[in-house]
Amino acid sequence: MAPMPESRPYHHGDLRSTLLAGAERTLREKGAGALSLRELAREAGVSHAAPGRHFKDKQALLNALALSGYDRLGQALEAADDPALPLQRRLTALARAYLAFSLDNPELLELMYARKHEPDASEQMAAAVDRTVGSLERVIADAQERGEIIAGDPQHLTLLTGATLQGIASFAAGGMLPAETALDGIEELVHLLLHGLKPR
Amino acid sequence: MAPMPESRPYHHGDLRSTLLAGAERTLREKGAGALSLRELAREAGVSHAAPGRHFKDKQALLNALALSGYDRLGQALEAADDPALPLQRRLTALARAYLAFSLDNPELLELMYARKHEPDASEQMAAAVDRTVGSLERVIADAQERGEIIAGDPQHLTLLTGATLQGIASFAAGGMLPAETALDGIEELVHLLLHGLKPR
DNA sequence: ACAACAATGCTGACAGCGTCAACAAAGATG
DNA sequence: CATCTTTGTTGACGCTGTCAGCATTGTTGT
Repeated sequence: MAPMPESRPYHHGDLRSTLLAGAERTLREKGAGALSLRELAREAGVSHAAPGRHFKDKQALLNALALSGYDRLGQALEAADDPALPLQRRLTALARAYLAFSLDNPELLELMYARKHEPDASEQMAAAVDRTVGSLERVIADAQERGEIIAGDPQHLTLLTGATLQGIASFAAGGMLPAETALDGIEELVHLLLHGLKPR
Repeated sequence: MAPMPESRPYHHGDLRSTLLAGAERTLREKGAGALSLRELAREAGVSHAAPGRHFKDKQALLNALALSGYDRLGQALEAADDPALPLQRRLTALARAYLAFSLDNPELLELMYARKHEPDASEQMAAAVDRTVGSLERVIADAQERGEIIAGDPQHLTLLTGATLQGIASFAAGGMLPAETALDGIEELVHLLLHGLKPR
């Protein structure tokens, strides 16, 4: 337990990433409200004002966090999308990936969606969102071309699908729907989405 | 502009409601992050610690705010539900009411859904949620009895429908979907929900 | 009527926070 | 090797939520 003077080099070397990593850990463990720049600085072994060099604002840190969230979500979705699959299974895989991400990172997801697009950095953010939605849009568009899905503005259809996913994910992440129930129900959910509520 | 000593009675008389009202105004105008107990106290013309008598915590105030949100949302939904309407129009009316509320109170909605169910006051909260979801569940159940909707666990179906609504509302409230577009698209959205994405 | 009590206010203090300005060390550049 | 830039440090400021102790008012039981 010796303090271990440690004689850190004056320059941390990788403070920015360290801060982001710490922030994400705190976010996951204690929620967004418990995030403090000073605390992060302490954990990184650096003075209380050091974070200011890398993030002008607390908000700037949160933005960066959200951005990296979109990045990882986008990757997860792209990795989960297999264009060779038949429509229903393809959609199911995508939905499962989205839900899994939401359950793994509920606080991060909240951060990502709570974004009030203040003009700064909104550009990157918008691009990230587009990329995230891209996977879904591609599936819809493909299916439409093959006639597996009704005609209509693909953006509208993507919106409906995305909204449903987002809704379920938000329910599950918020705890008003047990994780297992949500995951188990995915198949049925996609089926309903495709076939509708009315009897055929 | 005289300070007008005003000689307020020592007891404010209705501080609790005044605080809640002020909080909601701030919430609507400047967002949840800008909410400060001390500022609210100043606006109400009381000392900085007075709010503590009515809300043990800042969180307690937020909970109360969310609770009243559920109340009003529930009322709006119940008022919008006309059991005499045919299914599709009935659902559309409900969806429109939900969306309208979300667009009117985006920050409040965020608060309501960001609820981490800490054991305290979660009881009231859960009841409020149930009441809110009730309207929707009733529509689904009614339609099922009449055979206008496929069989299956009504809770599942309600969940799908509710999730879709919540998703759209969250998109719209978050600004990634213009309000007008969302409102105009409701009819189509309900249609898609009922008939599914696949061609018939 | 009045004493006791509960409810609701006030003041003052505390630690923690984000942010800024002024200064210092280390790297990078020419 | 001198100079400039980047990235640290320290110290201060005003703000916040919360608490303890005290004051005033309203209510209740006798």
